[in-house]
Amino acid sequence: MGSWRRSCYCADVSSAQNGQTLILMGWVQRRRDHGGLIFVDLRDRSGLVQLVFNPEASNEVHDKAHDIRNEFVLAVKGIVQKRPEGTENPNLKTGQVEVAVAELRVLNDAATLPFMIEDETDVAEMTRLKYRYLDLRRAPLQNKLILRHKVAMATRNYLTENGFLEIETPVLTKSTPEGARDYLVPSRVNPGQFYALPQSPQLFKQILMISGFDRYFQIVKCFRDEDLRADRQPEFTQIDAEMSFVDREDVMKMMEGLVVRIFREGLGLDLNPPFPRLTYAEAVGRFGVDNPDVRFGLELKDLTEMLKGSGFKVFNDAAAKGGVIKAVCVKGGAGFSRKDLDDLTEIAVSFGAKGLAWVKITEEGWQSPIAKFLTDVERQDIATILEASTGDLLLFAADKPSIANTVLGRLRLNIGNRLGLIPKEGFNFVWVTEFPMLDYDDAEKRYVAVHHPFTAPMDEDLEKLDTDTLKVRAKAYDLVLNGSEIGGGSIRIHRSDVQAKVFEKLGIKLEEAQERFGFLLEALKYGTPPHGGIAFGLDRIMAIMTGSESIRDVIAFPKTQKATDVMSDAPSTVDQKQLDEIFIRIAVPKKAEAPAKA
RNA sequence: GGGGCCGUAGUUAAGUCGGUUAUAACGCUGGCCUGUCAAGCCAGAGGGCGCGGGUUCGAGUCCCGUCGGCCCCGCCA
Repeated sequence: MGSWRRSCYCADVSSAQNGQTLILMGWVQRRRDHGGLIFVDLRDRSGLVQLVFNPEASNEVHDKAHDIRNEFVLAVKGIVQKRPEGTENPNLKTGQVEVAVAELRVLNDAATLPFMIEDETDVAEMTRLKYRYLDLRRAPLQNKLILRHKVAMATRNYLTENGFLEIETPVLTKSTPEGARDYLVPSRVNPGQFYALPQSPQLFKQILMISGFDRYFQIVKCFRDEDLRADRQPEFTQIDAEMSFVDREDVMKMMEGLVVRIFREGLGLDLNPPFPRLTYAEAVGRFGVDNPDVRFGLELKDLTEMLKGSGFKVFNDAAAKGGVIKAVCVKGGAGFSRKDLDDLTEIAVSFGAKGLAWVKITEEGWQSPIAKFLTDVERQDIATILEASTGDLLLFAADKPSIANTVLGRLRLNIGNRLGLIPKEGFNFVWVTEFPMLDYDDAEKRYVAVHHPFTAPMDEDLEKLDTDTLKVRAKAYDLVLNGSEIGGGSIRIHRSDVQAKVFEKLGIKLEEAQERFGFLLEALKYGTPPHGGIAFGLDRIMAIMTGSESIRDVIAFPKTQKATDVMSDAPSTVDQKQLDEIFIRIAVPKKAEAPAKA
């Protein structure tokens, strides 16, 4: 490009510069060769501007333009001119003008691309990921990453203005037994020992509170070696924050302010806090899940009291075993086909139900495999509670509460989608509070922390820790956006005796607690302020803000479902020498052995 | 660990009940063309059907296995 320096971005060219000579640089979006005139759309991250090569102006430049191909990198010097009347392009920001090229420098050529750089694409995601640098040339992806930057800046600005300090925490940390599977990193200097990549900076941010930093935040990578989903990557980014001398209300209020700021600076939208709240019990009771999508109805109703003595054995047995009988009413759902009902049954079974009882209320009465087990009075009562009328479909789940709620909660979402009940536009926030502190893991036969082991119990529930363990509620809160959990946090335990007690309830022996979390227990002794915080999943927030199906679309270099990077081909085998240095011997069973890469 | 969907030119897809030389569009190459912007018109090149095995006179089509992608259950404090 020699001494040339560009005057502005492509999309910044406007009629205000009419007659001026500009230098532009960018990629060739498309060449339209009329034999005489040649048009080239020049693209950079700002957008497009049309270049014109006219043989009457310069034969030499026009000849050079003939060899231009898609994605060549060009530098041009030319004069901004208004397009001739009738040739303006209203679809382009720069559509009123064009640049008549006087000098052309081809900075680089480009091989024929595996796919076109276009806003709309139906190229397989695998191909797009392999050539991620090309996929990232597409405006939709560029815009998503630009918005992500704006959100990060809004976060830094807001939290900084509110006295938070951005402090880095280690990436090579200590493995802890609770929670997700750790990514491990061998220590060459300490043979046979391993670091773990952080699942979150949880312990470090608490330690920073103990150190007196008072308010901390970080936009930070976290790592969890678990199976992937559309909204889960093995490495993901959290907006992580912690505050001292606060209770739940203080944290939630501060973070509502953050979310408001993010949406204002990111999308120009004004949210109106405070966001509505549901307790965990309400959320699960009415919506079946702890991340309720409250944008539509179809709420769950409890029929246990009413039907526990009914003539239907499935209902009776469930109730007798301490389970619940719940139902939803699908307005107008009586038109569902046999196949629809089979689909719904399949979903119910996949979430642990033994089957799905349904009733169609038709002009001819109750059409249902279970109708014959219910009396007229019972039918009347069910219809009243479910506010059901002719043309509706009723779906029942009778099981232990966790299964009945999950099944109906998932059916609710499926049906909401199926019937188009969920508004496509808009951002609906809800806090979910008062989570149970502990859950019982049947497989491991022990209590596990619902949030994490450092979450404080609610003061009034503290004494129930031994007597009514599962009833103890935590000072925890999740923020749910359009039915996705986008953040969660809690007030932490700040007393070492309470922390030790919780470890005990979790079945972590004193020695193990000392071994794994000893530094925290020790630190808690030396004057720990009451503190609490939250972490937001930045990727999930960005996916919802940009209307993306998967968080892969808001991550520059995401991984596939098998946790590989198809562009760089990570992970891969390493030299024996590298293994020797860290004292690692490979013992992969034959079947799981990595196949030779082609 | 399990369930579902999908692998055919560079890309996106079609390919019937197994049957000649595997189609199309876009892209690509060449030519024509001075107001296009998904430019247009004409001509052309390009794959042996993810991979391996099997059945068959014959397999892109059937069977078995395997690899990969996506969605989901489990898992993810």
